[in-house]
Amino acid sequence: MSLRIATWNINSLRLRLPRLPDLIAALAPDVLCLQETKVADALFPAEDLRALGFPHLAHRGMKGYNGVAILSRRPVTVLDGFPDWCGKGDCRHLAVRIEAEGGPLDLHDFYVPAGGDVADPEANPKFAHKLAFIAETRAFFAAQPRLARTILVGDLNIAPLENDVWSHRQLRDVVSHTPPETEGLAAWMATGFIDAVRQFVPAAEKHFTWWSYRNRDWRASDRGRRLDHVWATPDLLPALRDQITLKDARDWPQASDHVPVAVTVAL
DNA sequence: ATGGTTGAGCGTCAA
Repeated sequence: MSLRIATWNINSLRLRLPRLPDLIAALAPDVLCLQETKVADALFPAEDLRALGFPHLAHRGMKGYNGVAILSRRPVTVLDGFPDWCGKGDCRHLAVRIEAEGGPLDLHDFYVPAGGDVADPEANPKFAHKLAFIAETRAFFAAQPRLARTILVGDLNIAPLENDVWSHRQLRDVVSHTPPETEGLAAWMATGFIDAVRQFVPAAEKHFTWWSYRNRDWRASDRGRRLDHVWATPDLLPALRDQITLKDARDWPQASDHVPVAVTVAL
């Protein structure tokens, strides 16, 4: 049995709902993890999503900001017992267990704070929050017994490798690629995950999942960053089959500034 | 150094 897991910062679930058939046609995901749904749970468009072939839904949303959701073709149960990261109650994490051949698979969907514009935690509370968030997640996962059969996806808002940004030199002081962020993210990953997408795309190759809205021609300037990630526990390494980064989605009508990323796991 | 664009929801704030 193979499971295709996709992640997408949808930047408003209700506005981008008409794009989901395009995503499904292109990727045929079994599970779709969303970030920045920007919809309160009471207004979650569950019926529309069930009609698209995802009967099993989990979501954690709030009005206007943040919000994560997991859409699944297979049954899921929501996992609890996780911290309210940084004590803010701001709907940035959801975890589920998916029943699969050979045992369950645990799946985490994260939306890491963007961190604002100024890369100084003293001057910018949003950047301080971002660093605190990744320190907290890192400490939490480090304290877990060794995880297995676990996938972690999401908009982690950090481009960790030199070729995860269009210019390592020019972005060294820009939020998303500063040393405290890239080192913090690497330390979090090192608590028990490997970078699933980079198993298929060599680190020497540029690879992006996000292009700013503020470019006249995003494809021509290609000033992208790889902010969206799929991590897996090392036991799943032999089960990873492919990765798809759906760059064409950046040209969809009313595109998100992030494109979907999917990984297939043979379980 | 600055500005550029989008979304939520009607002020700006967040990204």
